[in-house]
Amino acid sequence: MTLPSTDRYFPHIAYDSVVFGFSKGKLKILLMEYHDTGWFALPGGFVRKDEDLESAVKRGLFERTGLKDVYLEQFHTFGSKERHNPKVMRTILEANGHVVPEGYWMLDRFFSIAYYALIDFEKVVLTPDSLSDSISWYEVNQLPKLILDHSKIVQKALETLRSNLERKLIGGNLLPERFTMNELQAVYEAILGEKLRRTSFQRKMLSLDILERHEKLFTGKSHKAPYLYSFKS
Amino acid sequence: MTLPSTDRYFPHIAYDSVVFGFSKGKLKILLMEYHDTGWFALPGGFVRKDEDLESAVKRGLFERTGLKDVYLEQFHTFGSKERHNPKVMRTILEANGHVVPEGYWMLDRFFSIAYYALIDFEKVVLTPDSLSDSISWYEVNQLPKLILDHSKIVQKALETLRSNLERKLIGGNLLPERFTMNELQAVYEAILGEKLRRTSFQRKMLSLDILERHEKLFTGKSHKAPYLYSFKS
DNA sequence: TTATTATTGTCTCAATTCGAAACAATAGAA
DNA sequence: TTCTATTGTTTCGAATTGAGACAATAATAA
Repeated sequence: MTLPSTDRYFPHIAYDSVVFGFSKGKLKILLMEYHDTGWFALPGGFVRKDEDLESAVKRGLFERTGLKDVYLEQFHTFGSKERHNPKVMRTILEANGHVVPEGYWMLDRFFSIAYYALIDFEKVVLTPDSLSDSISWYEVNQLPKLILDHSKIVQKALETLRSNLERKLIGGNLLPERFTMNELQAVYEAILGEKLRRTSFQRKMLSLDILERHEKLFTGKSHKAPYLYSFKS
Repeated sequence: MTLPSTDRYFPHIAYDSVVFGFSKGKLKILLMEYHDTGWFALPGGFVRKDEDLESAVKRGLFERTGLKDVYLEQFHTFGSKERHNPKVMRTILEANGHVVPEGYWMLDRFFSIAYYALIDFEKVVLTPDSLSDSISWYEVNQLPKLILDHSKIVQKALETLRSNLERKLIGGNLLPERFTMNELQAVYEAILGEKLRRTSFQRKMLSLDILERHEKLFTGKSHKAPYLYSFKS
């Protein structure tokens, strides 16, 4: 493996993705762990000189998760001086056996355009990139220490997701095609970080006229079976 | 005047500002008209290698308007391939008497980080940059044709401003320190593009407990004088 | 001085929404 | 058949909002 050269990618420009998933009642995001450093980071990458910014982000997302057609939203671009720390990138590259020349472009200061994605947890097939041991899920409120300003990026992603939740009805993107009202409520509660009233939530969702009701789901439990719903298309 | 060299600025990275002002009941933004081209564009600029992104935007805003401490919000980064059109920048530079070498950095593809600003119309002192004949106010719903994707940038700024208006109570930034309830309502109406109910608006604003009531404003008109208000600090 | 006019600030009443709880339905277990 | 746990629906009062009426008042006209 040789280091990528600057001919192919824009210098100073990167993206980071905060990929949200939902499982076992918890909101989670994807983190990568770099080889031999114990360091965690958001999945991200660079933009090729012949592609759109958004295409680059989608390409990276596909490489890590195997998913296309993902709910994706740009939420902020991080461009402060303090986020520049060439030692971090140098250490990561050297831990991978690279010889990093002085002035190598990946050590430069970067402006990172951050996106968040909402995906169906069950559908992903995770693949680490060449610099990482692993990519896996972490609960948003139990994250390990992250490199650079990545914790700040996650924080801002969460804030944006919360404030967009009501306005854009995006909660369903974290669930499979069909789901129960309880599961939908659990998604909302995990994102907002607070319990919601069951009856009010149900009434609200139904009155919005965005759900389609399907057959009941019989779980074998000894109580009334809930309906399955999907979002109207 | 010589062309700026790339040593000082980041290549491929620019910012654009949508500066909103309010006057005579209309919502307006600042546009610059380039020398000898008849072309209009948003005020923008480049980021110096030794400054924060936000500092660069504030510096540019100060140079054009004479204002510091402005309400400023980043809302989107534009990074599609289609926005790259080197002929436009070449023409602008050449119309200013520059000799533009092949491969000059300002002709490259740029990622533009867009901000909107809310300012007190009465406070600005406008100063065009060296490439422009003028910088002046244009009604948002009567804009001339803009270069590149600047119309799209304005559109997105307006959408963001609208959706932030209620959540962040930012309307007051377009008014002087003290204002009447009617003026505040006019700001809201101009931004939202719709008439609001006078009594509901007043009740809502007062119930939010964010306004301080001051002395009355006697305009000489033969009717009850309105109170002046300011935002609580 | 007194009526008039235009606009502002407040109040009223009905419609709607929302929180909180009760009630009814029901799938499986006892 | 009864019981338990959970779901879907309804009810009731509180809070919010839309629409309008009403009262207050600064300057002008009579």
